[in-house]
This record gives sequence, structure tokens and C-alpha cells, in this order.
Amino acid sequence: MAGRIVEVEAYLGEKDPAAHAAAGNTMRTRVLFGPPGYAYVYFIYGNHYCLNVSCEREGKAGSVLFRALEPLLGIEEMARARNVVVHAPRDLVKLTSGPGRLAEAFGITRERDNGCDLTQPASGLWIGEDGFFAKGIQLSCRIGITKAAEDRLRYFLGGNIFVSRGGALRPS
DNA sequence: CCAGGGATCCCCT
DNA sequence: GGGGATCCCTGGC
Repeated sequence: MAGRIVEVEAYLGEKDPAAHAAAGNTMRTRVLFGPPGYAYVYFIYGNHYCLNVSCEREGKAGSVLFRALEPLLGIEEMARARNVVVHAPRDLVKLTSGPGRLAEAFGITRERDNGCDLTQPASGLWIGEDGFFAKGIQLSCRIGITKAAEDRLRYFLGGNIFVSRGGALRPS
């Protein structure tokens, strides 16, 4: 399976009250304090996994949360994993639009993927480059948080239908 | 040991 | 548009 990254949020580490790293280096958050390029997967609301990539040097927290992908390869497999029947093109947004959805589509779990090296294709889960050049990146506030809720740290491709909430939530 | 909260999703109205 | 599901992690006692 493969998807293009169309929506992310930045979490700035220990000083960011909305970041998990604000709790310090604990059993749960230790990947965030490790070297860059590793998967931080957490379980939320008793139902969903979400995927981050660590972004700062060893010892310093800071990460990017993946909030939406545009499905590229393995759409039937994603649909099975999500228990979605794709009747029309518009059904595709149910596969990977949202952090919990994209994790389910890819079968990402904390047990399997937390701490894996996202820079290595051999990891099974990895971030690659296909020559696509993102144009029209827009910013907004981060979604679903109560602390530091005004910071514009959400980045998404304007007009891309796979952006969660249509990209319209609390713009600017 | 236990209570509370959480970077969500889905279904119902 | 609103509420319930559902469980892991953390911190306080």
C-alpha cells in the first residue's frame, strides 16, 4: 500500500503543551526523544492508532502527526482493512482521511510499528519520495486539541479532497 | 491501586 | 451536529 501525504500537524516537543512529549520522556513517549525518522504510534480514545514521525536529534522531542493520505496503491487492501465498500470515487476518502483512518487502512498498531525506522524500506512501513512537488500548502490550527489550540501548525494541500474536514476547519 | 483524560470515528438525528 | 464507544497511559495517593 502507498499513499501521498496531504495533511500533517507539527508537535513541538516538551514545551508544546499539546504534545505528548509535554509529559516528558516516559515509557509511552520515549520514541519522541530518540533519533529522527522513527515511528511514534499511540492509541487514542480506546479505538484508534495514530502515527507520528520523530523529527529532532536524539534527546530532543518534536514530531509530525500524519492526518491524511491520498490513496495511491493497494486500495482494495485498504478498503478491506477499513471495512469500507468503495462504490464511487467519493468513497475513497473514507480510507485514509483522518489519522485513525489512515492507521487502520495500513494496519498500523503500536505493538507492530512503534519505534520502527521510517527511513528504511526494509522496515515495511516507511516514508519515500516519488518526485511529487507539493504546491498550495495551507496552514490552520491543529485539530482536536485544547491546549495551544491557536497555533497554526497544521499543514495541508489546499483543494485536495483527501484532507480531513475538507481543510476548512478554522483556517488562518 | 485507581481515577481521569485523550492529537478519533461512526452512527443517529 | 452531538454523543457514545472503549482502553491505554500517567500521575497522585
